[in-house]
Amino acid sequence: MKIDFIPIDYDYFDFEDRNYIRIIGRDKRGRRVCVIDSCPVYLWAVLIDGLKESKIKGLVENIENIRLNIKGRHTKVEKVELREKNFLSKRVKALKIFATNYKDLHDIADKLDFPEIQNRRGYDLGFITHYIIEKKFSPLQWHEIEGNVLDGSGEFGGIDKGLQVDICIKLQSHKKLEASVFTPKVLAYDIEVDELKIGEGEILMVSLVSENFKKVITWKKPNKKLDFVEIVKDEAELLKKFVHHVREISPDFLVGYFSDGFDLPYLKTRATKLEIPLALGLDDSQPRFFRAGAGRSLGTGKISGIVHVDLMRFIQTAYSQYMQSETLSLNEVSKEFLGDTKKDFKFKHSSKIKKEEWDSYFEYNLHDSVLAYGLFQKFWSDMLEFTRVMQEPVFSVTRNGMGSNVEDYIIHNLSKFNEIPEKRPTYDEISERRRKEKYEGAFVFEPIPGLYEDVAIFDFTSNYGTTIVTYNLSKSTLLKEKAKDAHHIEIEGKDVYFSKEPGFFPEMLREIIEKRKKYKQELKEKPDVIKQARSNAFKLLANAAYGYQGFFGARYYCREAAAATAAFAKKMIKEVIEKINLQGFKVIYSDTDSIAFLIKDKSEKETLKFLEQLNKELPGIMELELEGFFTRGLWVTRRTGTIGAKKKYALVDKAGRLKIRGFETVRRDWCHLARELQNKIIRLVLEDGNEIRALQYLKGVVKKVKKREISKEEIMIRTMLQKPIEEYKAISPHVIAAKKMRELNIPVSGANMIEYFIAETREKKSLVREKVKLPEEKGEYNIEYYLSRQILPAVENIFQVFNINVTEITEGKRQTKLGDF
DNA sequence: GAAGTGGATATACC
DNA sequence: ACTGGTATATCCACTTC
Repeated sequence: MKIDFIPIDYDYFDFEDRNYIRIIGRDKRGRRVCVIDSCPVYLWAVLIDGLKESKIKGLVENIENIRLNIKGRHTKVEKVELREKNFLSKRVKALKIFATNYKDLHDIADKLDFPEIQNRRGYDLGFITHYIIEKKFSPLQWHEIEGNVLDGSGEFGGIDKGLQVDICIKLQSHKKLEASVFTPKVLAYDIEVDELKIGEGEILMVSLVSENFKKVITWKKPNKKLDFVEIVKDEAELLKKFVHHVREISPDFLVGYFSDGFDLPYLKTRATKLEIPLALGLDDSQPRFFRAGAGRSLGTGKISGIVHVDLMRFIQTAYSQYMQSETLSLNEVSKEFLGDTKKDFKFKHSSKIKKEEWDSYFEYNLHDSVLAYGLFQKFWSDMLEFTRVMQEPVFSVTRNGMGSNVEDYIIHNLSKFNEIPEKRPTYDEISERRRKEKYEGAFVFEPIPGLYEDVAIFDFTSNYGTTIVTYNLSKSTLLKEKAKDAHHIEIEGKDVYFSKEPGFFPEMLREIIEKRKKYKQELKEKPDVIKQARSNAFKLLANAAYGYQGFFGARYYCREAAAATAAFAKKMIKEVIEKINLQGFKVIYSDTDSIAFLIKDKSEKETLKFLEQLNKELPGIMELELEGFFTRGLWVTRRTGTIGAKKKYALVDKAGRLKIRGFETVRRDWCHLARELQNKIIRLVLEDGNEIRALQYLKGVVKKVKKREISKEEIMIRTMLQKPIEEYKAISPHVIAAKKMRELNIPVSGANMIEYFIAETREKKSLVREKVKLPEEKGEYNIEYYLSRQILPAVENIFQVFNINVTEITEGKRQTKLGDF
């Protein structure tokens, strides 16, 4: 049989001691297809230099005799081949040692304790990864496949029996096809409960949303007749009904928001308690949960044959750095990406919900799934492209951090370089790496505070990435000793050297950067979501590659390479700053990869011409580009002292667009009153070029504060609880607020955002935390606190630029310096 | 008990 | 634990006089 097939989910099983992969996907007609296949299993033994042929022959014979019996599984070395390979960019002779079962490779590696072998590698990739590499059968790519249909034949112990698929094929051959559209079947879900602690309360309702399908299953009664509500007898029936609908719709993706951490484990726990099998898997299996590691890190919920996607996790790694949203809450994220919000419903215990309120609860529940469904559609092209680029199953790609994504990309591209994969660091190695001191990072220019006119900004495109490529910085190119024709730079008082012989890591990164450039260009010419997603994936990869080499968990960890990257980049930007000044401009600020300078008497055209000239002088693939021209820019002092504050500035361009960095305006842990006031002041100062209107505005706000005319919403301070309350050594205001919430049984949001305000107190209290009140508590805001600790700090150093001491205004004293406005 | 300082904590920039 | 370092600012905790 021959069909077109797209692999979606990968799984594996053992049969007669051997490993088989089971891939679930679709064909062009939308039929669900299961593909079963196997591949050779092997690991690598890297031999020491200069071994004689006879020695190798003897060694091979020894290895071929290895036999193991682990947990009743018979594994043996099946054959051994001698190969010319590269290991860490060095040419080596290596033995490719084939064995029966992938799970036993580690034990075989332990048996390879021969003096002729210097490294044992390639046994820690995981069978799915190993299979994808070996057979080049990559996820979410269309393939033409050929094979035999297993028609309940009983082959592989009848693995196809009872599997909810249309066809099950034993693979014979496959080839990749041209990219074409794939529209997956998606089902979004969301639950509502009384107790937020997993499994502690009853599940009141579940909503399900798919194409032309909207449903809320509940055992509570609606007030009016709502056509999307399906009423069942009790919680047990609800769970059964949920399973029934999921199986009937049989989606490729079951999608939730924070569902790894909440919905799926909750369903599983309740199902176990009520002894209802949560048979969601295509093979009737229940979701399995994997702990990602120790501590508080999230587990993952895996359903056999259906890809469970927790959108929050993907959005966090792929998008959060570019988002406007201040939290990853479903509400904010939906507002930003869908222009839609959650429905209004104030959480309360079901015993306190009035009869007529249930309908809006059902609508609320349904709408959460509508949002999750919408977000999936919005981010689908990104998930698709990430999966294709990293070549790992969607399940992992949507959960991985950027560190793992970089590593996946490397692992799946090693064969182009004939490279044997490096191993994962051991626990001890990780501990050792983590104990190492921080190395010196980026350069930040100390600005002279002031309001400037006509500012231009240049920045390096993929700065650290292009630095790594230009100077060939990586684990495999680091030289042990001083060398003549090598890149070298001083780190911590010592010179380090990197070979000029291209290493696979920098070369891979070169390709990533080139692809990013290419797709960005194509996107510009003819935009579409796929190109956008692809361009974005390569951009993120390029940016994360530097951090990866300095990351203690990386296979290709190299502190020297990371430190050298920062050092080369620092040297480079300082040289460029010098050149810009020498040309007659004046640099006023710089941070890591960007330089802001006054163009003075020069024109924009001349500035751009100079940029071209600079680019010609840059080494390797390093490149400067214009970030923009700005009509005015504002830099202020630090709060204490007179020196210029770094990472804090505001710009306005010709179109009146503001670009504000670091100021309280952009910090979510300041109250809206202070943030909006500061934003307004910055705008007025940048638009007018003086402080007159800004000062007037400030006075108005101060007056309002004093007259208690500020709304409660405006004075709320929001801070995130970063760890369990007990672990705090310092009891700061937000910890007090969190404690109060616990006492009053107010649930802490999923994002752990704590909200409070500072109130007037009867007695005189000196500590801020003694004045903390929750939004629901009665009390008036503390005028003194909001004036001196919120408003004043937010505007003080802006007016300082104009030599105006604003303390007098906020404290209500008579102005001496300025006369009257 | 005020004043000064360092540590803990949160958040932002690139 | 799940990319890196640099920086600001607040408030508490502690020391000193």
